[in-house]
Amino acid sequence: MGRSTPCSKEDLNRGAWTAMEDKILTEYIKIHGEGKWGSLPERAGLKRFGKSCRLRWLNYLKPGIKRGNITSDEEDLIIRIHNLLGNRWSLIAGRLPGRTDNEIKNYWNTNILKKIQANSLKSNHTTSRKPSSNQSCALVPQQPSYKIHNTTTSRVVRTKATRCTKVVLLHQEPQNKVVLLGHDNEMNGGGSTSIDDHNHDHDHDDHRCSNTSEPPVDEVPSAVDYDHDQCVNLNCEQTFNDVPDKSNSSSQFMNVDFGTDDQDDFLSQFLNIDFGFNDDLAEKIISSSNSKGNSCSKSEKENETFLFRHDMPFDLDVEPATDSLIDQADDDMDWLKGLI
DNA sequence: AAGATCATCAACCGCATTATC
DNA sequence: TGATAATGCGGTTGATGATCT
Repeated sequence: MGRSTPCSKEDLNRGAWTAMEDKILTEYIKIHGEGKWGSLPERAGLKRFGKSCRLRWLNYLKPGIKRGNITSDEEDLIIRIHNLLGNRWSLIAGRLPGRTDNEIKNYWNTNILKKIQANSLKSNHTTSRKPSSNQSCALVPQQPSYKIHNTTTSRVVRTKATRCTKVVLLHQEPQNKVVLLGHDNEMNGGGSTSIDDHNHDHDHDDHRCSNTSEPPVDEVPSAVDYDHDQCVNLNCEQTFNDVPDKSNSSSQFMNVDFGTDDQDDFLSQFLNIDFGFNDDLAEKIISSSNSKGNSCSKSEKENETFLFRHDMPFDLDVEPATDSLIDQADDDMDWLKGLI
């Protein structure tokens, strides 16, 4: 595949950006807009890779970017979404307005992961026996399953690097199933279960899905490395259903069943908030939301509910929606309190 | 006070997908 | 249809400041 390369690496600045470079880039983009990153450095007079310019803009210079001070609510959401999606930082960031994938990734690796590992060590140390389901609800902190777990007892489902451009809710049976639509389905299933393996798997990727071939029958498309017992605790033992109809084209979609309880309803709804709308879609969503009290929108042409799209412009103030969902989630966040 | 170690995070790198010709 | 350019993503690296010995 093509990869942009500079004429001479030696001519390019590397490392930290200077205030002057930031100013040049900001002013240039204000005038000419984003895009054409490959030629931007030359046009703007910057001695940087186009990719570097893009990263600098998206992560630091773009208006609306929040830096630091990740709140406990945001942290809660990161954990919850990561529990479902794995290291899909851009998707996670997309649910947290103003946050970037890079920041969330760094925050995860430097803060959350440690808490989880410490918690896991503590729980492993104090409880070597497996609690009954009743006990688990009452005594065991309900936490995501990021702990390094035994390969024989956990189920790992992961996807190939695929981009999903939208998510739909099927109106047919099975209910409460969210389908990520995409362009290809090079999804990997089963296999390694450790988070370490997960982190080193370059084949898992973002919200890109495939529609060119069918996933193997025994592969459950997802990127979530989850511990079955913990999932029982979370009442989402049905989280990852097998592809319902493997002979149908719908089997090429990423199917995620968030279960039926309130917690998963919340997460399903939150994950499907679109933080950038085109006008038509926004109208549909808003009208649907008004009538149903949620953010789902039913497509008129297809019997599907389009919930978010990868390529939508990010031009709406969505903090109220996020805040409202955070409030809504407060009541079912107890499992996190044992974790943090 | 100084060197060693640790923690953080901005930036880089490689690779994948999509767009365009 | 294939080649190439453009873009995006996630993992990793390295610079820097903080803390420890």
